Amino acid sequence: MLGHDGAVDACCPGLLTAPLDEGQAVELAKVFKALGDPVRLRLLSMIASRAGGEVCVCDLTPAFDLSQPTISHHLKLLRQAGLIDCERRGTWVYYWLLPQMTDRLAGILTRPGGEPLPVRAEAAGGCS
Amino acid sequence: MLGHDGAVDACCPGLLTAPLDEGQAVELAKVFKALGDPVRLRLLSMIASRAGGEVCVCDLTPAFDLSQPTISHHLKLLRQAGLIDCERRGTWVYYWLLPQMTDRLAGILTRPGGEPLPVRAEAAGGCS
DNA sequence: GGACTGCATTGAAGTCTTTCGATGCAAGGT
DNA sequence: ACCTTGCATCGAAAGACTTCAATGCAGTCC
Repeated sequence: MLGHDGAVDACCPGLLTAPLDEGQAVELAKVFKALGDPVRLRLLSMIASRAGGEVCVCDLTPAFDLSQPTISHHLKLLRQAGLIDCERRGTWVYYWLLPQMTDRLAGILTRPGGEPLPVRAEAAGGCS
Repeated sequence: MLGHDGAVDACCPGLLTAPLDEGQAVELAKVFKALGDPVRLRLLSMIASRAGGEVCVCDLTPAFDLSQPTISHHLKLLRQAGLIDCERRGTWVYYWLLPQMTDRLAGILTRPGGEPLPVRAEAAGGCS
């Protein structure tokens, strides 16, 4: 029940268990980079937390003090990262979360053992 | 069993369950941005996966085709993001993972329901 | 003390990001 | 057919990031 790689994610060793090779690091970094912006994080959370599972762009754009092209650009980056997808329906475009990617990231950031890793609190001032 | 904030993380609503406010998004984005670089991801994984829990900088630097100041800079960013910490011991400096932060991220990226979110695979071509 | 090693900091060059106004294109209404 | 609305794309400008050589500082060894 604990000494195997499990069904969590066959493709990704786990980041915290073994050193990432160059290729894996480049791939993963693209996704984390997409999450590394406050506007994109808010967009993603607005899309992911929507009751029906999808959001119209017309509901996203007015929630920010940013121009419409800027929001469109951020949505494109989230889509290229594999975090969301979209579809045009008549006049409007709807976005929804791709939970495969967030699940994968959550797995990658999860330690195998759960809690039992030594948490060091001393030397909190840094080392310079 | 479902209409409460839960014990997962008192500080962070969850990203996928409710829209993030500006302040939370800015805070979170700093951490994800730190992870949004292949070199830093590899550094983090080398530190986190180390048996003894800590790594000497002298073991990290030669693993990259980058100058020593560049590695030092990336380590500083990871430390400022709260992902690692370090301590000087004699001549050498040792770094270790702060699992609180990766645990927090994993929790933030984990959906409350687990699997039962509708996964849409159609319209995979995009919407432009 | 003086020389040496390990690592952090500084300052500068090149590149990538974020943002905008302007424009283009698709769909709906008159 | 024309005009209007919703959203994507196209440059361009400002700022942030990555990287390096040069330098500084702490600790060790002679």
